Amino acid sequence: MPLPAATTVPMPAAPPRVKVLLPLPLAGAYDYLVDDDAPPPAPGTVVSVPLGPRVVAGVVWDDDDQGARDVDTARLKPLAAVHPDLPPLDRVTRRFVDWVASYYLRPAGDVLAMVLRRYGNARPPRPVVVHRPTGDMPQRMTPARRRVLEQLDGLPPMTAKEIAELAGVGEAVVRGLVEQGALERIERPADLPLLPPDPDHAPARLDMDQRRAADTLLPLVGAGFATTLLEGVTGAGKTAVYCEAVAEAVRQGRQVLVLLPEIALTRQIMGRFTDRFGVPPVAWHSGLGDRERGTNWRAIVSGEARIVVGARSALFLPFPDLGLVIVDEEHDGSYKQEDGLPYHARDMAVLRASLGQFPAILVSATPSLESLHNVAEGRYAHVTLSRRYGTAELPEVRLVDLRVERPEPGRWISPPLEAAVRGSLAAGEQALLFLNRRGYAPLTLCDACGYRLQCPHCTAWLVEHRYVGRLVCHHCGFTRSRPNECPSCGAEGRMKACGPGIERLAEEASVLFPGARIALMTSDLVGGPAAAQAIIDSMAAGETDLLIGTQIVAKGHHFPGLTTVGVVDADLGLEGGDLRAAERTWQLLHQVSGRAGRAGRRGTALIQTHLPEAPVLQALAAGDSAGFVAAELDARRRAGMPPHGRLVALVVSATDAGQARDFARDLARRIPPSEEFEVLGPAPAPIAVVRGRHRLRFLAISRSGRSLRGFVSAWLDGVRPRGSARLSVDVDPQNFL
DNA sequence: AGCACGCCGACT
DNA sequence: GTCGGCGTGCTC
Repeated sequence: MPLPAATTVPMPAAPPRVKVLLPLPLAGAYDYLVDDDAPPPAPGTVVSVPLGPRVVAGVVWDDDDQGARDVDTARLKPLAAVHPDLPPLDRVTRRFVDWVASYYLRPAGDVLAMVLRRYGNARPPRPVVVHRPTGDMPQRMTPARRRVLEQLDGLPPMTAKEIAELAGVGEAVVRGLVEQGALERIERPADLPLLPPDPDHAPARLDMDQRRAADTLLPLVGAGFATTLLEGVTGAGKTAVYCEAVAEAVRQGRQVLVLLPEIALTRQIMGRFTDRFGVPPVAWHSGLGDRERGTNWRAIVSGEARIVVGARSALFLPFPDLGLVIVDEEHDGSYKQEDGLPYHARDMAVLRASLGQFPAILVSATPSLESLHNVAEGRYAHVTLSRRYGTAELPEVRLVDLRVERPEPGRWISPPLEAAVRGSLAAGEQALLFLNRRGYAPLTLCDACGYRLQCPHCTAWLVEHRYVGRLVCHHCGFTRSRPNECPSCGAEGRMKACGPGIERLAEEASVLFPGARIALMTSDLVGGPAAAQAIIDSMAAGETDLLIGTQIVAKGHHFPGLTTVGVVDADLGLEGGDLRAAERTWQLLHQVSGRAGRAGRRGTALIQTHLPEAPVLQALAAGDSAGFVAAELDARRRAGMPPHGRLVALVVSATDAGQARDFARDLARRIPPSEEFEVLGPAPAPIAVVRGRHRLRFLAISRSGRSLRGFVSAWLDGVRPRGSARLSVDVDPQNFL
């Protein structure tokens, strides 16, 4: 049958084009011409394109607006190259990039840059050279040569470096054996095949409570998107429970991502997974070496890696078949990336799960109020583990009123805390003191004239670090030596350290508890993560009697001999009027308290405070978590603050105070009128000057909880900072600096 | 992000 | 008279 004539008249064929997203802060994807005869590269394909005078790599993006062809064909350039050998970005990853960009009001290219950052690892490196015994003996045998050959017996071929390390000889010995024909050099692919995890390798014995929790999680795997909050006190066996969900995803042949807030935790979790599944999971964090990172990247992106344990950046890897994401310690503040593109890995994990139609499990002993709110609103399911595994009891929490139980002047450990620590040490048990203040003293002043040593670039005091012998600004890193004479009045020897830092607390402890083996643990420890791990190990092994640390000690470590925990200053988090202060204090204290007496003995947590009547501390002392959460959620709702309301913080900064003010005024004039949304500011940011930049802050508030996205993007449309002025936009700000 | 274009200070 | 500073703007 002849077709109607109109449909047979061909329209003048528009030259075929594709959209290409580039890893640059451009407004959107750009159009490029493709060959007429070849099929156009599919969305997700990695390509190279000309951009101005250079060629850059990008990804073919989905052409969702077929009609919108705003760029004139005459201006289009053809693709420079297509890279079918490079792993393409799957649809879920592409949608994820679009959503993250839209949520955080950033160009999609900035998000793509995070996904593409490790694409340099795509091509496997050249094979490594390994050595295998030939069976021949060298013409001249030496003790070193004999040791190498004996050690190598029965082991797989290794590199010269590995052999040298194993046998305790130099690499020259290995070379000598090769020359003499006793070893032969063979090539081995850089990436060895991974053994698949066995979901039934060593299933944990679950108690009834854990079984019930696992039975709730298991059917979710493979059944589409759902978010579940798994809550249970420290030691309740949350890991064993979520491992059952991991096992189920592995059975179904899907990839699993387990997110952890920091690298220090990966090691012990890797161990747990190795025990459970027979092989170690694949790690992804900033501490990996180049070679290992490359190998792991290829395993993840090819889909060979089934279980990945990683830090927040792992969320942006192009997993081809992700089927479950777990966010352990979901309340932890370090999931919020603060610099570069600020994003919250917990929230983005849930987003990725919803786009990929797979479950997300958030895990914590002290869930964030955001997650508890989502539970209350019915968006998340809630699974709780109430009982402790085994026989250990929760610690007794005692508040020490510092107004009554005063430490001696210049000291910070009160008599009750001193007595409790002494008691533990005398019984051969361990104690832990927590103070979230790095350095020796937070302030140095001249007691002749009152002059205080301040950072020249920031509105902040210089913190004395006595171990390194410098005064340091914690905001910009500025350092100077400790002056003997006052820079203001010239008085000699009158500079006095004020207030406690962790180093000073350690000094006090060594006076109070002579003979105790004391270890100091801070985030800025010289020696890095390895040194920190050594301290943790020493504490866990009972080789340390008293551990003194900042935030870093409160992160889920297991210390069987620990019976006394002292929180030296619980008021630190309550001051400052910051939104999450009460919540953070609650989580921190709960977490720290959870350290005491995990195995067997009942522990004690002593909390030093000037405000023992604060509801947070009262609830904690009473062990009333539910009461605290209900009161805090109610207070936040009445104030229109998160998690009921929403916030976007905008910080204007410039090297010149006038420029910052002018730009802020310009922004203030542009605030769109709105019944629903409110903008506070411009006000000087809490730290008004950082790194020599003057800062002013706006806070956009949605008390109803409706998204501020449209409002803020309309506000900022067409805004361009002038001169040294910069604008940073922080959606869902966590800290208010 | 790069890279070019463009308009004001010290140099072969 | 030129070289070069980085402010401004563009890249399909």
